[in-house]
Amino acid sequence: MKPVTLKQIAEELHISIATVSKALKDYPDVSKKTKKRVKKLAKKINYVPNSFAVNLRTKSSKIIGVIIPATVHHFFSNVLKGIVKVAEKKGYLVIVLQSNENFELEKRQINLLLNKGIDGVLISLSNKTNSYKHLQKVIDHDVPLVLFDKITKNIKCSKVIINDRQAAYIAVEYLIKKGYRKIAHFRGDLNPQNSIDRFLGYKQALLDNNIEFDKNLVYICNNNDDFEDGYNNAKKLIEKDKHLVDAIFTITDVVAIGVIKYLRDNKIKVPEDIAVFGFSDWFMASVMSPSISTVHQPGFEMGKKAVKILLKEIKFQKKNKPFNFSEIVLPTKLIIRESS
Amino acid sequence: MKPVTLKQIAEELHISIATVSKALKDYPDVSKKTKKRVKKLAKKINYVPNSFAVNLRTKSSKIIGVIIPATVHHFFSNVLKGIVKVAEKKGYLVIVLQSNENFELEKRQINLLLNKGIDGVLISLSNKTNSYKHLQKVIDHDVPLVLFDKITKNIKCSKVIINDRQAAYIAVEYLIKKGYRKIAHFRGDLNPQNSIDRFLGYKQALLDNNIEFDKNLVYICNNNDDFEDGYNNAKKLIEKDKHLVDAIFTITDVVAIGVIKYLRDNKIKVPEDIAVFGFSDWFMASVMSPSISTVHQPGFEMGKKAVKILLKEIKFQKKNKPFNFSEIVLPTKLIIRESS
DNA sequence: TTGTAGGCGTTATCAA
DNA sequence: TTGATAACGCCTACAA
Repeated sequence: MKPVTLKQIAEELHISIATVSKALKDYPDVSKKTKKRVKKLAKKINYVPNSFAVNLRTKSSKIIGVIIPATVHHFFSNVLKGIVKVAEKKGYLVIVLQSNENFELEKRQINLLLNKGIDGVLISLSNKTNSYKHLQKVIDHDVPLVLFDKITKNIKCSKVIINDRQAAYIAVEYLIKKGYRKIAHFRGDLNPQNSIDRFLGYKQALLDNNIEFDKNLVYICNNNDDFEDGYNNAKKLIEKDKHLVDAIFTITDVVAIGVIKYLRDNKIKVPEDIAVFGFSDWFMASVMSPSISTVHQPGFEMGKKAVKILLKEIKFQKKNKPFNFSEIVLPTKLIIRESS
Repeated sequence: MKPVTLKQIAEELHISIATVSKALKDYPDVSKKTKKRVKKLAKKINYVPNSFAVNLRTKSSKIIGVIIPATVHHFFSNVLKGIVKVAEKKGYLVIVLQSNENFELEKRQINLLLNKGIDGVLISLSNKTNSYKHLQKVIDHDVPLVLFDKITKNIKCSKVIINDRQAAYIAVEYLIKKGYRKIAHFRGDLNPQNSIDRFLGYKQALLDNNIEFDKNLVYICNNNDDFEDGYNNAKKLIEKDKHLVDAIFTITDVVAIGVIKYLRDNKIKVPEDIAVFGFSDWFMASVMSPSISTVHQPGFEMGKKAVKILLKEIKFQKKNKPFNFSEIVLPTKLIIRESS
C-alpha cells in the first residue's frame, strides 16, 4: 500500500499541489468550497503527510531523545513513563537510550541523537560521567537540553532535581531522633552530584546533632550492582565489628535490600539490632519484609516536569525567542516503614 | 552553529555536489585524489549528513518503534534493554511507547509510529487488546512487524515467545511432586494468550496427575495492579476457608508478592502452610523474604531476538526480497526458592 | 482564489 | 572521472 501524497489529491481534483497543501492547513486564501473538496478526498483516501518531507522542510522532527543510566531501575522507568506520556500528548515521540553507567556510551549516544536531528535532549548522567563537553555540544547545536536527577552544575541549562542534600539530612536526622547514634552511610560513586549531596546531608545531620563524623563508617557503592554493593559493604562493616553501627543509611533502596539480606543471613535483626534507611522508594521497598524506610523521590513527576520544560524551550528556540533556564527542585518525603 | 552541507564542501573544493556525495560514500567512479580531499575537508569541518534529507530520499528512517504495556515491569524493562542495545549496534534508534494496558492507546500509538515513518514495529499487546486490525494495518503499510511475549495467533507475522503452557505445566507439576494437592491459580486477564496458556498448563498438570480441576480455585487478576490483585484474591480465598488450598500458582511474581503479603499479615506461613509460586523472575523475587520460586523468563534475550528478526525483515523488505516469518520459542527455567 | 516556482539536502541516473 | 539534473514530498513567497 503506497502512501498517498499531495500530488495525488491535486491530480484527482484537477487543482495544484499548492492549493491542496494550503486547503489542508486552512489557509485563509483558499475558498471554502475547495477546502471542503480537498479535505473530503484527503480523508477518504487516508492522506497522511509524509513526515520525512515535513521534517526536511521544517527542520524539526518532533522527536526528543532521552538518555538514562538504566530502565530497569524503578525510579528511571517511572521518569520515562512521565516523559513519554507528556511528550505523546504534545505530539512528540521519544527515543530512549541507555548509557548503562558508561560514559563512553553516553557520549556516543549524544552524537547519535544529534545526528538524527532530534528536537531536544533529556539526560540523567551516568555515574562515570566526569566531563561535560558532550553536553556543551548539544547546546552548541542549538538543541535544547534539560538535565534531570543526575546532573552537573558545570553546564548552563535547565535542570529538574530533588534537594538530595536536604532529603538525606532529614532522613539521617530522623534516625538520630529515633535514638540511633552510630550511623553508617553506604554512599554512591564519587562523581555524581546526587551522591555527593546525599553524603553531605548525612554528614551535616551528624554534625548538627553533635555526633562525630567517622569516615570509617562511610562505604562506597560503585560496582554497578547495587544489591551486591549493599551486601558486600555490610559484610565488610559487620565483620570488622558488628557493634560499630546501629543504623545504616544507603544511597538507594536496592543497596538497602542488599544490606538487609546480609544482616538476615547473619541473624542480625532489622531494625532491632541495626536499622536500615533507603532512598528513592522503589516499589520493592514497600513490599519487602521488613518494609524499608526511605525517601520518596517523585520519578513520574520529574519526567513530566523535565519534558514540559524541554518542549517549552524547543518552542522558544524555534521562534528565536530568548528564554531563561529553569531549575526545578521537586519535593521529596520521608516514608517511614519497618526497617527503622 | 549551522550544520554543514554537501553544498558547502562542494563550493569550498570547487567541485560538484554530486561528486562530493559520491566521494564520501566511496563510489568507485571517483578518483582517489578527490576522495581524499573531500573526506579530509568533511572531517575537518565536521560534516554529518542531514538525516531528514536522507530519510526523504531513502524512504527509511532507521528508527523502529516499540510498544509495551509498561516499562516499570522488570520483565519489560529487560526486554527494552535488549531491544535498544541490539538496535543501536545496528544503527537503529528506538522510539518507545507505553500502552499502559489500554487498547485505545495502543491503537493510537500504532498510528503515531506509522505516520512517523518508522522502519519496523515491535509490540507486546496490552491485556485489553481484543481485535487486531491495527496490527494488520502495520503489515498493510509494508512495515515489518514482530510480536513478542504477549502475542495473538490471529496475525501472520514473526513472533518471539516462551512456551507459557509448558512452563506453567512444569511449575505446577513441581508443586504436585512436592506433595501439594490443593493448588489454586491466580490467573491473568482473559484476553492475553499467555494468560490463557499458563492457565491451560496449570489445568493440564492437575489432570495429568489425577487431581480434579476446581474452578473455584481460579481467581482472575485484572485490575491493573498486580500486587493488589494478589493481595485481594488471597483475601477472598482465605476468608472463604483457609484450608481450601496448600499452594498458589500466580500469573506473575508481583501477584505472588501480594499474596505473600496477605498471608504474612494473617500469620499464615509460607511455604509451611501455603506455598506460593510466581512467574517471570523479577529481581524482587530473589531478594524477598521468603524468596519466591518462579519461572525465569528471558526478557533481555527476548528483546534481542525480536529486534534481530525485525531488522532482518526490514532488510529483506527494502530489497523486495520475500522472507518467511519466524516463530521463536525461548527456553524458560524453574527457579526454586524458599516460597515452595 | 489559484497556481508557479524554488528550495529543504541528499541520492542516483545519465550525459559529458 | 566529473557534473548537470531530476526527484523524494512538502511548504510558501510571489505571481497570475
